[in-house]
Amino acid sequence: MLDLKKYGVTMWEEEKIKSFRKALLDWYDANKRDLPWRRTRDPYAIWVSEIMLQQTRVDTVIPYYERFLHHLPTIRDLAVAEEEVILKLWEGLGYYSRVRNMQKAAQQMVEQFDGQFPRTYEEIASLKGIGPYTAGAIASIAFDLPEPAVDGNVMRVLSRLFEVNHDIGVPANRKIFQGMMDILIDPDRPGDFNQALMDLGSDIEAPVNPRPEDSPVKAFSAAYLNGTMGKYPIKAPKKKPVPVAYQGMIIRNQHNEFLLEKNQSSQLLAGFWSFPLLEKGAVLDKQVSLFEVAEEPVQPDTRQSFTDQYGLIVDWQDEEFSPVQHIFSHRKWLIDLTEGIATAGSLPADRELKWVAVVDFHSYPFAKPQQKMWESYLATKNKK
DNA sequence: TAACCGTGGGT
DNA sequence: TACCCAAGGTT
Repeated sequence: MLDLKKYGVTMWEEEKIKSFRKALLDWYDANKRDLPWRRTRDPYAIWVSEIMLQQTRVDTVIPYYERFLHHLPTIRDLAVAEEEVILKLWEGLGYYSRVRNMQKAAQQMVEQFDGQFPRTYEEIASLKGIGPYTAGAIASIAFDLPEPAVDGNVMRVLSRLFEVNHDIGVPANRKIFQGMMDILIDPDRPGDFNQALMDLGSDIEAPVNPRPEDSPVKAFSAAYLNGTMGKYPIKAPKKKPVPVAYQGMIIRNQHNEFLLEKNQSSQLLAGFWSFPLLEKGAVLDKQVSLFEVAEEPVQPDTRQSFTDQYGLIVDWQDEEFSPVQHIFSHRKWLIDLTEGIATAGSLPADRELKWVAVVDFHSYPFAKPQQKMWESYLATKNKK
């Protein structure tokens, strides 16, 4: 048992804990949202929802959740699905390693658990892509096990309830909140208790513009009672994404097919298809703007580099396209576009390249930057 | 531990 | 525009 006092947290007496559970669950019973994954006890479906909800909003998830279960209704369906199928089902959701790991976990379940979802916390946590939060969520929601599910919402709510003076963004501090939840969690309704805290944290106790007056547990909240709501949770600011400039190559051949390349597993957006991208230079200075990137003319050595790497003789066009910007969590891409018509040459064997007609684009997984590149290209072409 | 890994919504 | 944020996990 974690010594909470060591971290400046004074846990409540047993009577207060029971009173808190009742206040929270009564509120949840009256106010819980009617979400698709709350209409099932199928651990597979609950798992799908939990993975999709990682760092992703409920409204975004709902249509993806329905479509995913429609196409892959069981663990075994997921285990044997083609990579391009699962990527298409996840296309647009982001953090694509989530669905790759889900497939690995499904294969684990087929091999180790006879295709059944495991029913203990330890076994659930042994699955690829399932960390302590998700293991606790599935264990409590699908199997009624008294396991905490400590996510960002729970840490924020607990920070305010107990005035926790530890940064919730520091992984090592997670154990503090886990220790608090080990004591607080309702042993009779662990799944509802966990979900109630998350519902509370996602709306009334939101990170921005919270409405603490509306909280069903404001009488329990040290921060509310002491007027220190603005101080909690303690969290260090995030780092800015690093800007990188690319030359995007929209290359077509004489059959009006476009050159696409599959990103390798070590690359960002692994498994997705892209128009060739050549890095324009070293990491840019923070001050450089997208406008400046676009103003810079395509360098002859960039074109030569393309020919060297892709083995194509290209008739470069001088049409201008709007540059593309895309911001990831940790990187900011600035893409200048240029068009070329391949007239001769042969593609290298050490890259995954294909000539693809526009009518076949829909069967290739395309991430957002590539969609933006295509939209920019079409926008100029359609003006004529 | 800190970096990596997407995208869209809100202010 | 710029910045913050979202039911995290892996390496």
